[in-house]
Amino acid sequence: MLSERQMMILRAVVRDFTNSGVPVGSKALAKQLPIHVSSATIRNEMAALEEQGLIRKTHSSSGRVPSVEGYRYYVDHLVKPDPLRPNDLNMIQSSLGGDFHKIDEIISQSATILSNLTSYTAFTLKPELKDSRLSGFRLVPLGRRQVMAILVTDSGDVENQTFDVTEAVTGEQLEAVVRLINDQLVGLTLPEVLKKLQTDIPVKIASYLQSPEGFLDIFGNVLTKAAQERFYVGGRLNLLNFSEDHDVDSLKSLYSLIDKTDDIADVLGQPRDNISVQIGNEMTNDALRNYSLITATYDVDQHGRGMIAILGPTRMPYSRMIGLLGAFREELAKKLLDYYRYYDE
Amino acid sequence: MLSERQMMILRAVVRDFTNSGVPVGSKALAKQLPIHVSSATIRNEMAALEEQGLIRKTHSSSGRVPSVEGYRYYVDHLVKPDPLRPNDLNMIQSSLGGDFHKIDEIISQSATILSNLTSYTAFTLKPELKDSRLSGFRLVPLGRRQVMAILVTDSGDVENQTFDVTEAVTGEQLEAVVRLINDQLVGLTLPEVLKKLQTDIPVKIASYLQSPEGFLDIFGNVLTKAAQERFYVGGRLNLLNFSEDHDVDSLKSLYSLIDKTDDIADVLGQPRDNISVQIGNEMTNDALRNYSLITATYDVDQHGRGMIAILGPTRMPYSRMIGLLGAFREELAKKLLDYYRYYDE
DNA sequence: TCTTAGCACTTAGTAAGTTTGAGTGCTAAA
DNA sequence: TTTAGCACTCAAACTTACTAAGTGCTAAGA
Repeated sequence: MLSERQMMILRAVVRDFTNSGVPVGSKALAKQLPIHVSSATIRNEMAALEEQGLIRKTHSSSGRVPSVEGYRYYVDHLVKPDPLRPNDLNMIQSSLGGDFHKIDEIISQSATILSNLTSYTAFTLKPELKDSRLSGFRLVPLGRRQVMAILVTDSGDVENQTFDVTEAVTGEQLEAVVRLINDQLVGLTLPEVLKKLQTDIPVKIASYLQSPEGFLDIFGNVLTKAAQERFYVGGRLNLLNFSEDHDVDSLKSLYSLIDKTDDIADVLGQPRDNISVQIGNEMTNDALRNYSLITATYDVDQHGRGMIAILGPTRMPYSRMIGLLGAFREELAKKLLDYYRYYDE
Repeated sequence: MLSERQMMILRAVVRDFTNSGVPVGSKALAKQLPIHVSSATIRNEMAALEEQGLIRKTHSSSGRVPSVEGYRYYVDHLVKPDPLRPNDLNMIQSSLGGDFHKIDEIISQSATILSNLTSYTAFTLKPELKDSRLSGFRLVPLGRRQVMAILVTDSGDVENQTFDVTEAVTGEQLEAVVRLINDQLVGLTLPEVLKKLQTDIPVKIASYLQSPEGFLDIFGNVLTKAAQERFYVGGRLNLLNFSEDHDVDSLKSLYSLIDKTDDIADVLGQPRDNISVQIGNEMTNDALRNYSLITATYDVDQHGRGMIAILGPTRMPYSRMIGLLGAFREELAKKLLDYYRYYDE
């Protein structure tokens, strides 16, 4: 249990260290704190905080820096989200104000905005697809050898892929497959479709075509691609700013993580309610050991829940970041609601 | 004019410095050169080379490093392409040996292979599109509000994009546009199509539809996208290895250059015959000042000419790189010929 | 005329020692 | 419980000295 004064000191240590990057000592604190006590008193309190593992020294006679546990306590008990700066709100609203024609454009733009506002690296994820439903499937022949498969969902997502077809297929065959899929599967959610694809459908399709596997694979491919939660990254290069020592290897492994990961959950963890902060080694992933990740969910009514996140150094102005994410997710939710409302009308 | 011996010394300086990264002195050279002269003699020759601006000292009593002009001379007169290592050939052939279904996959894979072989950053560009011809255009309605436009070229490239259509359009209208385009433009090269699009077509289409502009824009968009020379980059992260000092700003500007440039010509310069080396400040672009770029063209008969390139430090084993690019472009050309032959059959 | 031994000189890099300043913990008195 | 005072610690900055690798130049030899 911390006394009021200890909390005040811990808060000051975190704030100071965040601003300066330099371990903070008792004298500096004594000068700056609102209460009037001597540096010796502060030293005693600091010793108590160190005892509890909330701050630590970098060497035996140095000032103190917050430990991961200290940040944790700060974030859980002491931090108060900063109100959004008027400039930032303007910036958000004008960047999201444009006329977008795809959800993905909004989401990707959001990653850029967030990274610009924070000068960290931002991730955005659109509302979960697991509730969106298949609303159409097409196979379009393109010359003798290629077919394009197009899948549309009721949330307006379009996924497409071109395939080689080994033999000349007739238009009738294509139409038969398309009709089957549209008859049987439209209106179901994507996970339901994926499931049916492994059970009912192969049986049915066999009666339409001699070589059904090819076409099922095609459909399955596009479906999988559509069901994948893709995420957007903004400000990749900002990593170069805030990776304290330019350790090339760890930078590389971080970049590989970001670029080669299909499942964003590996990076961001499972979505939690509200706004959540993960600090340093609290994250399972080794490459993130020296960073902090703030994630926030946003809700777009019946259209599901999405996620935004910021990756920055452990020494991060948490109050500002939390305030920013809190405001941003509301603006984003509003914008998406507008978008859906217009398209569903 | 350089004497034989001066050439020998310049070559040795370049080779030594490339291997070690350390300025090379007269004694080391005297020991290693095939001729038997004293270090004093070498010193005299080196003074002559410095006089001509081919080598320079890093400080008044240091050994010598090649200047940009020195590298230039080396590359123009002294370098001999290394024969390919058997391992490298294996690696190339097995990586290109797979079954590819798109040209772009081959080209993109090539960038990866090249960057792996060199541990530098590689660029690849597919054979120029300006000779490829429009072979088909489709408009596929996807629900009430969206239409997908698909463009196919005779070289097997497929380009697509979805568009919002403001009002409900009838299938007949779409078909009319598609028929017009296919009737009038199929078989022309993409630049020809682009040109016609600005002259003949608007007149003709006016008689089909009341509001032609929308559809022409759509077609124009996809066409432009298809005509764009896109390039692939392999080994982006290798930049982190060979950027000597980790100057964050210059790294950032280099990455922005790579990622945000639409027109590769800004980076690689105009394609030159054969294999060409650009060294340090010979490049117009400031971000490349500390690097060297080796570009090579490759020809795929009537399918046009493509380009591959490697970006590395000025201190680069040019002989090996030139040998490698020379061999790679032949393997790539072969692979592409096979590919086209199969698809044109 | 070219080559070379020899020598005085320059410089970056390394290592070891010194100083400084910001910090600590502890003690004893208020 | 607070605080002044003091002895102590340590990183960082600065000095100093030394070494190793190089240079240019001169004068003698081939």
